[in-house]
Amino acid sequence: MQADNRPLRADARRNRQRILEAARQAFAAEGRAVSLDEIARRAHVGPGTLYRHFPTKEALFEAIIQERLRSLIEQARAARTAADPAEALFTTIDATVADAQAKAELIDALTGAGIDVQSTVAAMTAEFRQEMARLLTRAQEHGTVRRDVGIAEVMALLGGVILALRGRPALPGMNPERALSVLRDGLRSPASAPATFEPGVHQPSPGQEAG
Amino acid sequence: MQADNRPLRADARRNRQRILEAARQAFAAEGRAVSLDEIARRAHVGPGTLYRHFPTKEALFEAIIQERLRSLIEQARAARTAADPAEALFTTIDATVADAQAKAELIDALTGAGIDVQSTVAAMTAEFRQEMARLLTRAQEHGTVRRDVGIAEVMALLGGVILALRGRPALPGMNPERALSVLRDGLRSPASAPATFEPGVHQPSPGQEAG
Amino acid sequence: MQADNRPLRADARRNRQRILEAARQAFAAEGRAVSLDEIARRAHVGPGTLYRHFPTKEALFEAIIQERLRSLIEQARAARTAADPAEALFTTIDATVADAQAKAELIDALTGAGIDVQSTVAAMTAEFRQEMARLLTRAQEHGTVRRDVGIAEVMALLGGVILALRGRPALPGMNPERALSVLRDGLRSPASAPATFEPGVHQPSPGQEAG
Amino acid sequence: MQADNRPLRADARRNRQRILEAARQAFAAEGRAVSLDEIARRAHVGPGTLYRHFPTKEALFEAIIQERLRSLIEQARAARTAADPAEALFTTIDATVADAQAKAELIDALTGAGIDVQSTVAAMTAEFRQEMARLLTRAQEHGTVRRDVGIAEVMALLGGVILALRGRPALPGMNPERALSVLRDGLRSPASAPATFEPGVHQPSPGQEAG
DNA sequence: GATGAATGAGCATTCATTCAT
DNA sequence: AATGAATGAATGCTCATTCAT
Repeated sequence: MQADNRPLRADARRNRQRILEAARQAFAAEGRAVSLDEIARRAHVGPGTLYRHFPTKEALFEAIIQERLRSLIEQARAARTAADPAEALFTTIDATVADAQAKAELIDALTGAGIDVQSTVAAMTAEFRQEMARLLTRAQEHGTVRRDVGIAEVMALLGGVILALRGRPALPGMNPERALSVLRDGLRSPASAPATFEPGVHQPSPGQEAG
Repeated sequence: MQADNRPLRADARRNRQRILEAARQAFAAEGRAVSLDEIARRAHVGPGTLYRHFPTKEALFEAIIQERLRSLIEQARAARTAADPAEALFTTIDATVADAQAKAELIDALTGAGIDVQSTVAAMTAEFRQEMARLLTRAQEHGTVRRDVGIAEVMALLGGVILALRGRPALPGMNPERALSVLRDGLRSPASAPATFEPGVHQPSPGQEAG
Repeated sequence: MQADNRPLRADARRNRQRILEAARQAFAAEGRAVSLDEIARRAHVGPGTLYRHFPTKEALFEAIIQERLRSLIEQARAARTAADPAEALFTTIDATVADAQAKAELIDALTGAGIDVQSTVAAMTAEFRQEMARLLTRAQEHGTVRRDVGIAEVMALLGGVILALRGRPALPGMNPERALSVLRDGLRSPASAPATFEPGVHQPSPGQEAG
Repeated sequence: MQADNRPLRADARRNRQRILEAARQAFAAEGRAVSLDEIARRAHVGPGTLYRHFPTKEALFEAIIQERLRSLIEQARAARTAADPAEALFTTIDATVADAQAKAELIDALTGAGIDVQSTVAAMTAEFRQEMARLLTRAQEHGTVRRDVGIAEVMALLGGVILALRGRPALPGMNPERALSVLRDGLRSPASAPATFEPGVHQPSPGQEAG
């Protein structure tokens, strides 16, 4: 009998890692639609083992999301003390996008696709949101970010950009940096100089341009 | 299945319309996850009939997307002759968002969620994209829209905003207009006055604001 | 589209019968523990077909029980007008035992093993019980059946005898008639002559008798 | 596994007892349907340990049944020397019922639900049966119990009453004493006065009585 | 000898697709 | 041409049994 917090046995830990890794990849590639059997197969593990570690598909999904969200929250929290509030906000947005790119499951989480909202994930998403809200408020008080947008819009646009980055087929010619700069400049106060707009740098998206 | 081009029998045409209407509603409500039986039931039609008109779930899905894209393309094309190029672009963006909001299937299409892309849909998406590119180029030549973004980024952001609007549970306090205004202002040339930024209007998003 | 009460198509009816027959046999042999796949296999039918006809294991189970209970109810109702009330009761008891013998599923139903009680089966069981109660009351008023037992005890004993008959391995030397005669004589009023007790007939159960 | 007869180590013996106790409770509550993991958990023991002591679910089940049967056999054997043979039989019947009530697993055993019968349990059941047969014979020779029933019928009826007592949902209004009195009176010789029939005591079963 | 993790066949159920009527 | 029944592979999950630690 186990007194509840003993560390996992070696093989269990190994399997747990394998499952998580397989799930990470699978969810990243397909979103929450992958079958558990598929994940088990990728992890070289029986479905029962998977079940032992994560009693529900939802549980596994949440575990994956949680690690990701936890790291995003850390970053946001760290940015709270940065000297330039606007830069702090923008940097965190950039980091989030970079992290989430190509991770279908995070998108599913941020956009709430089919999530049972009582979950830990909901709580962590809220926590992330709140950290972001703090950054936003600070930047607004500092005068560098326009005051007429709230955290809801920022998160929506952020989720949107992330999702857009994953469009399959990848939108040809799409440059995440440039997309983000639009978001950043749109958020800036008219007073403050647009830091990211650099007309010279323009490198037109290939294909489909108008004739 | 009909290889030649004989016009459809009257009842066949009626059924096709019913199926499309039912599918439109069903996909709009649930995304591509709805079962074909469900759609057939809503259309008051047997699944066999559905199959006769659309040999694959994908085929039906595409048909729906196509009509929607066709209408968006029309709008974009119409805007091409408008007096103010920037306004033409922005208006079309607004229209797209308005149209797509609450239509889960369009989001699935624009974001490419699980789509086999050899299809007509890909072609029409490209066409839509090209119309938008024309609007963008015109606005950039007119000087009202920054020159360092390409159509790829605009489409990405657009898709993103649309998706964000459908987040379930709906992001609390999210105001589509305000989110779009960020996108618009981010796209504007620094020279041109920001038309949508109205500091006084600010109505903060409820909940989760930083303390 | 079907206006709901059209008769079943020929093949559907045939399959439905095959499924019911297979289920009857399977449930009779194993009780509610048989797997649906097993039943489908016996019926030479895909699991999906089974599902189409009975959306739940419970639904199939209930269908089987219902036909059986319906017939028992008929019998009990018919006996209501018999000349000798005690004989009416006893005869119906006999018939029930004869019908239920070797039908594990009826036992499951009568003993309520794992039944969701809101069901039609519960209602029909109650109806059967009520018919039996009528027979009992009549026999008691007539003076031939002792007045200190209620329908609850009669049904319990009845279910018990039925179950006992199914003991696997079949209890060696067990004679249903003789077991029933004990039940009958136990139910009789002391005044009325025991009709079933016939000392001469005694045929001792083989095996295990004391030495 | 231990092939010789070395006494068990202290902890092994303790674990064995814990497992048996947990299994007793679990089987009593749910019948043979409980999972072994559940039993192991209740016993504060790993499933592997359980397996070491009982190589099969069936083996554990049998062990439980055996202890119960052993005690019933004792009782029957003790009753063999009682002054009044009929009373000895009836008392033992009563005791059996009392013991078995609410012990789902004994019922499963007595009714043979899904049992592979090569087992020790079969032997002990036979032994119990033989003790009961002795009581029956003695009572018949004494003239107080009718001679046309054998031990097979008595055991069948006995198992039946036990099972009836456990009907879930419990048969409403069912009074075990009254049910047993029917069994007793049915067994009595016509000559001997019915000891248990007491017309005045009648307390009708609630519900469902005929109108 | 104890532990609890691993296994994998099995279960009820779903649904895109095919086919008899 | 329409219908709706049939199909069967697949899904998420369970659990008796086996095995590494």
